[in-house]
Amino acid sequence: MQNAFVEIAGVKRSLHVQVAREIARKILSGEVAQNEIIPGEMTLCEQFKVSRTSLREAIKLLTSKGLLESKPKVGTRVTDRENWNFLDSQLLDWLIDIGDNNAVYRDFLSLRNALEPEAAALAAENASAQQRILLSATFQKMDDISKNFDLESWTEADMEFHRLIFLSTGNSFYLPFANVLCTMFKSFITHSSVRGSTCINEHRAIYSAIMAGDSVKARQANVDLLNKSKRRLPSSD
Amino acid sequence: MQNAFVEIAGVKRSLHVQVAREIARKILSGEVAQNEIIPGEMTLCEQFKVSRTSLREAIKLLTSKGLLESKPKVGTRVTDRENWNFLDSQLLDWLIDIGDNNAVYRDFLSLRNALEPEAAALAAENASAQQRILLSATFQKMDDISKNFDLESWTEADMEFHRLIFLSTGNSFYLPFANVLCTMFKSFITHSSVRGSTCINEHRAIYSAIMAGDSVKARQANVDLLNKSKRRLPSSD
DNA sequence: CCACTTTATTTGTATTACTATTAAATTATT
DNA sequence: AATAATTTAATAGTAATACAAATAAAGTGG
Repeated sequence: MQNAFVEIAGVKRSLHVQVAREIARKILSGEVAQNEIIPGEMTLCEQFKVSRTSLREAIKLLTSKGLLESKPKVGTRVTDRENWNFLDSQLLDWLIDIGDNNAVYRDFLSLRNALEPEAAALAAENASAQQRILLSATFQKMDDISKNFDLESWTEADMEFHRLIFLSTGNSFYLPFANVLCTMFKSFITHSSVRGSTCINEHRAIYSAIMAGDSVKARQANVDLLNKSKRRLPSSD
Repeated sequence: MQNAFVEIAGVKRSLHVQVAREIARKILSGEVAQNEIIPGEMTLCEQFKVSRTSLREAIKLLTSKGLLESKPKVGTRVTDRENWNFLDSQLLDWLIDIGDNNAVYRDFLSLRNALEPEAAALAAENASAQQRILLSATFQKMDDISKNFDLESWTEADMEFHRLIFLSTGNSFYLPFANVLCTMFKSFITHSSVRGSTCINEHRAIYSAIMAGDSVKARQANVDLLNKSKRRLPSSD
């Protein structure tokens, strides 16, 4: 009964996250400009009808993603776009919610082009026994699905496959991409803007090369995959 | 007078950041294991001698970097390493402070190998007029310094050069690397673990190719640079 | 006109109280 | 006795308020 208006304010999820999302949207969409000083804490508290505690937690969240910067007396300012952490999954979620996803997808594909071949090569050299087992299981699943196609389960397995490659590089700096990748793939699913083609043979080539510990071949196989899928995606939306 | 003990507690910078750093150190160093539940808020408040507000802000900060995860009744748990955002500058700072930087530097170089050639190629195609001017000025500075060498100013200019390339890609996902790069370079400076070689000709090749809008040549030039510097770094520390 | 001091504003920290969530223990029911 | 529903207790989440610290801007004195 008493939580009726909570649902009105948005999805019932924790308050400061709701507030953070709302502010993030305005920043990411450009509704509030870079370097602009946003209203003071008290003002925002009234505007969002939340306590200062919650508001501050929201601002702290955005600060840690590089969107805001607070200084006493001067206020809280929107930082330059250069400082925004576009590889943060939550931030990506917010960004995707806004709309102009074509640019996002294109940029992301470009990043995949740079990273995945190298990641595949590293995985071929460094994947642990445990990781090889997981990768095997996942590829097996892909192979099965490709014979009896279903878009959702395919995307799921596809995502897991590439995620595991990033996790198997043995390089900490590649780990964040695993999460970003998941976010993007989930977005692909909900916006269903992918064509239904599996590229199972290209995936098999990557898989085999990694298993064989052949980094050169793994890199090349991943390049081939991306080249093929490049012709598939861009016309989406 | 009254801020005497504040300085004892650490550098005087804001409280919740100090607390966050302390907790982060324990997590990153492995002193507290992954998936382990850290003590409850009240316990930590007493331990760090800070209010619950500050402690919560610290925890929120770490949560947003993927290090922690809180759930009611169960407590706050250290997440799997896969979720740690190694591309966050602050997190990197903490990581570097701990010690085993050889692995960090090696991994970072590997990432540069994957990203920079592609970034240079993109910059050749997409750099704005403004960005080309900045790049020109920076390269000019590098050229000057190379003739009258000084390690610190050269590292500074070198960093700015590569940073500008990332910023000029026109791809949002490359932006975070600009910051990570800065953090790493600053760490190089303070730990002075770089040899004093400028590679000015390799840099000139990159610069010229970008200015000429020749993405293929820019990519190759950056590969050449990395190949050369690869033989320089690894024996550091 | 400059250097210094005061003041006012805004974020930062602290304290306390209450709410919501949920894992686990308890009880009731089949 | 086993299972399902209920209660309980522990923990994070939210709120409200007060005070501290920092600092930009206004004011003051030399």
